[in-house]
Amino acid sequence: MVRPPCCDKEGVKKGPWTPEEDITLVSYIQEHGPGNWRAVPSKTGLQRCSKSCRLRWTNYLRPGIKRGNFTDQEEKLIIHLQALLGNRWAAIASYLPERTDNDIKNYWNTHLKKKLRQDGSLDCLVGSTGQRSASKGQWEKRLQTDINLAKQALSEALSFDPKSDKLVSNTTTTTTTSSNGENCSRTPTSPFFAFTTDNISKLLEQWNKGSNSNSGSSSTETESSGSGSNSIMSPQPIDSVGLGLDSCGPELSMLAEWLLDESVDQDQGQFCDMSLDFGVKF
DNA sequence: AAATGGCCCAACCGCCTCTGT
DNA sequence: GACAGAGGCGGTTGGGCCATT
Repeated sequence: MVRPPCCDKEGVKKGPWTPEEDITLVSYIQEHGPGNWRAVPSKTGLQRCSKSCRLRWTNYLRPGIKRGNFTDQEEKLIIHLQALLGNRWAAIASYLPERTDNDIKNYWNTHLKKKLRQDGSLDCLVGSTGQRSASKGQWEKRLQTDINLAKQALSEALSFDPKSDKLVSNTTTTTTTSSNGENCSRTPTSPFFAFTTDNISKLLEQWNKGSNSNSGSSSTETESSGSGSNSIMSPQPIDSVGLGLDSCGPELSMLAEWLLDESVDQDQGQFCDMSLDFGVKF
């Protein structure tokens, strides 16, 4: 039953991705859509294993990823969901479409764990395998329904439209404005790869800053200003995938709203009741 | 200004689940 | 139903960055 690691082959590169690799991967996915990761290394010529490609896409290059500080609301949501779901980061991430499971996991491990431990509430939140709440059935149903909705929306948002030869996001109904005005502007018509372009432009800039003391590299600016990525991707403001599940605006999912209605401070006891050891299957 | 320690995050590893044959 | 391969997930780690001494 012991299978050799998929990245065992010789010639498979490891370590940080270069901007060139990013561009190659993004270009391929823009053309073929995400999926069939097995074929990606051979089709693109990338010296990476399929897993590495998928991870790079989902955790970094995927459009709509918000980086930087977590808002209070996001933080609360994560704390609530962690109490409900345990360390199911992917499930938690489905409520924060702009955040990756890896980001949430990192944020939990580096910030929230510490914070909650200081508050003295971590033991309650994490350690409990205790009693189940009487209302378990009720919230579990809501949770299940909402997770399904979130997943459906996400898969629709990432669906590939062969006619337009583009990845399609259903942003048409999304006009969310941020409650705090931070990183939450919505541009429903912005291209799907805008964020990626922005990312890569920044990457290129940084990379060249670090390495171009010898090269005259005016090409850097040309590329980062969009002519290189041009028709595929244009340097537009960051947009989310438009799920209507905005983590920092008013359009939270039903469950998110429901969760955030509760005060974290108030409901530690409830957390204990609700936390963990439910066999919620998705 | 240099050394050191701690923090953060991208990426890897290995196991589990899902899907096709 | 059994098996194999691919994808997905969570835990962990290594290296770079930053603050402190």
